[in-house]
Amino acid sequence: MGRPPCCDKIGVKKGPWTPEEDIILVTYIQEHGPGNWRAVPTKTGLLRCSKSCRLRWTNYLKPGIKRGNFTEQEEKMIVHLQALLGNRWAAIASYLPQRTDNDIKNYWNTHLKKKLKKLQTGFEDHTREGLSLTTTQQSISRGQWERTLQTDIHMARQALCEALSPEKPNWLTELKPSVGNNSKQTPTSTYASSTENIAKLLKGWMRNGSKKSQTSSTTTQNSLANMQGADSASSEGTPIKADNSSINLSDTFNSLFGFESFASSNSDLCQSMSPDGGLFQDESKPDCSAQLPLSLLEKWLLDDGITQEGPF
DNA sequence: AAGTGGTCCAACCGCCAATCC
DNA sequence: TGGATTGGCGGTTGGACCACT
Repeated sequence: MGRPPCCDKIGVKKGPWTPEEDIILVTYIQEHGPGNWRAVPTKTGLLRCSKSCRLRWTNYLKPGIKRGNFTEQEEKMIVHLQALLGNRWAAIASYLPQRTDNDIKNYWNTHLKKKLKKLQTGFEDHTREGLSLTTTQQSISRGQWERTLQTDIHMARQALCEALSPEKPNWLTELKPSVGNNSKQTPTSTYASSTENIAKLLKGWMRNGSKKSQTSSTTTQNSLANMQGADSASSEGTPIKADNSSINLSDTFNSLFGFESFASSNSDLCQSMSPDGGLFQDESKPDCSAQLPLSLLEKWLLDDGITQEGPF
């Protein structure tokens, strides 16, 4: 006999969420806070499984989520962290507080894997061409590569030591709050900020209601996708004034989540993070098939060292 | 304009660990 | 203490969208 389903499958709705459902969920969480997901479907009347509710909240409705348009910086951080941590998306996401693990995972699977594969192909071609090199040249470049690798491993270890040390650097304590405790945010920030999300939701919904929504199954995806521009504007520090909400909590939101300041701390983090070392060696199982020769990755990642000097 | 194949992403599934009782 | 329940995570999938023919 198998494990019982997490929720009663009969009468449980599946598939894309409608704006109505989103609003119900956000309203509920606004009042009660995230957590106790089991109770959410019964308390709200949503015909959704508790898991689905939690997922919808954490991946989509939770305040402060930035969607789409990964910056080059974020991209490189993901590659870096993936090399360090493997496919531990939740852990990786904790270093990119505006991104969800699902988002990062998707981005990795759709964009970065391909990108790295491309790079790898390029590398292989390059190596084939390099067959004509003299052995001296080869040994020199390999020596350089090994030195770089050693340095990287050393830096990675150092970063790990710093991270694990009781006197963590500030950026760590600032950036790490979301590891595995998504539901443990301070109630004030979470609930207050979700007002903005629902306001955005409503705004987008109203704006797009006539455009594409024909059936009751119209999803929020459309409206939210349309809000992308506004959303990104918001995350850039230009708060959206909600049409349908008398409460404007954008400022609170920004100050509470400090995304603008994250931008700078993020670059600190990048500098602190060392490249592809053997961090978490004992527990991480990096996707080796997706790994590239370090030198190539390094080139791509560390090229950024030049551009990184500027603002995030 | 219609068909087709590829891409992207939200959501689902199943497993596991933590927590509850 | 141990079984039941819940929450979290990573892998996978389905379908909408887009580009190309």
